[in-house]
Amino acid sequence: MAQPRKSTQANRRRGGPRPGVPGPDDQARGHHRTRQAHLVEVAEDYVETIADLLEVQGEARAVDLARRFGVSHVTVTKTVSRLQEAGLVTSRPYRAIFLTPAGRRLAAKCRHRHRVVVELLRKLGVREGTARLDAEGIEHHISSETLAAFERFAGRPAAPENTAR
Amino acid sequence: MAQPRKSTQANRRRGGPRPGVPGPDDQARGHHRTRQAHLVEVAEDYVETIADLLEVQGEARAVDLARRFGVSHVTVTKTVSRLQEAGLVTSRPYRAIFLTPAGRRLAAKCRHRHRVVVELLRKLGVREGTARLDAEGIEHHISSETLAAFERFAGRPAAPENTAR
DNA sequence: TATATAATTTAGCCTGTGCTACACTCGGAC
DNA sequence: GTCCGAGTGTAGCACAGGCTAAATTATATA
Ligand SMILES: [Mn+2]
Ligand SMILES: [Mn+2]
Ligand SMILES: [Mn+2]
Ligand SMILES: [Mn+2]
Repeated sequence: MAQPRKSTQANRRRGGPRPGVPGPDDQARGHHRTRQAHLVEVAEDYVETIADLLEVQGEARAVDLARRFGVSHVTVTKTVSRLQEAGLVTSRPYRAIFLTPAGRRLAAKCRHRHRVVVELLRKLGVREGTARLDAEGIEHHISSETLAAFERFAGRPAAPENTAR
Repeated sequence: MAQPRKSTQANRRRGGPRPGVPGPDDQARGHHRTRQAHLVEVAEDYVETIADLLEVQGEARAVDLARRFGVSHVTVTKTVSRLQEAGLVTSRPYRAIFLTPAGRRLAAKCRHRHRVVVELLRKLGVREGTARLDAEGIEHHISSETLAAFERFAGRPAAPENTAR
C-alpha cells in the first residue's frame, strides 16, 4: 500500500522484449487487433445475415435485419449505407438489400468460421443455446491459425449446420 | 436468382420458435449479448491492466495504460473518469490510478478468465503469440458455462501464468 | 533554488452505433 | 381506383471511444 513510488519517468522505460514476458508493445498489439476486429464485426454479421435471408426468402429487407439484430430500422439503414460505401452490399430506396460479389465472399467466410466456433464449443460440452450465444461474439476474434486449430479439434463443420442453413 | 418476392409483410411474420432452428429472436438475443459485452470490455481490460501495473510497479499511471493499450493518453483519461463514475477505480488530478474493491474483484475474475482462454488455445495447438493476441478479444465473450468447459478441457490455469503476473 | 521535461488536463473534433419522432411510399384489399 | 398500413426514409439527439493541439502541473536534476 504505502509503497514508495518506484516508477517515475526515469525507471519506467519501455520494458524490453524479454522472451516469455509479454511487454507493453505486445499488449498494445493485441488490443489494437481487437479494436480492428470490432470495426469489421458489424460488417461480418450483416453480410452473414443478409446471405441467410437471401437463401431463405429470396431477399433481405431492412425490417428483417432490424428484427434479427434487435435494433431499430434506422440503425440498420445507416449501417447498410456504410456497407454500400464499402462495396459489400447494394441497395436502392424502398428496395431490398443484396450482396455484391465481395459481400458474398465475406459472407461465405464468416458463415464457415461461425459454424466452426459453434462446433468447437459443442465439442467441449457447451450446450447448444449457450454455444450459439457465445459464438456470436467469439467468432470475430478468431485468427486463421486459431481457426485451423478449432477445425482440427472439432472436425470439419460436420453437416452444413442444420440443413442448408 | 430471379426468384419471386416471397416475403412481403404478410408471409414474413416472426418465424415461430421451432426447436433446432434458431429464429430471429434468438439471433437478436445473441447480438444483444455481444453488444453488452463490448460495453463492459473496456472496463475489464482497464482493471486487468491496472491490477497488473499495481503489482509490478506499485501504481498505475495514465501514460502506462496508454502505452499498453496503444491509444493516446487523452483516451485513457476519459475512459478512466468513466470507470471512476462506475466505481471501479479511484483517481485524483495528477495522481496515480488505483482500484476500488469492486475493481479488484472484477480484475481478479478477468485475469483468471483471460488465463483460461490462453491455456485452452495453447492446448489446441495455437502458438503462444497468436494465443495471446486472440485471447485479448475472445475473453470478453465467454459465458460462465463456456468458461467451465474451457477449464475442464485445459485444466486449472496451470501455473499463475508466468510467475505472479 | 531554478528549470527543463515528463505527465496530466482541457478544449475541441471525428466516427460508429444506438435511439425517437415524424414524413413518405408502395402494394394489397376493398 | 382508393386507401390503409407495413416498410422506409430523414432529422436530430446521445454516448462511447478514438484523435490533435495547447495549457498546466509535478518532479528530477543541474
Ligand atoms: Mn457475430
Ligand atoms: Mn455470426
Ligand atoms: Mn481483452
Ligand atoms: Mn468482441
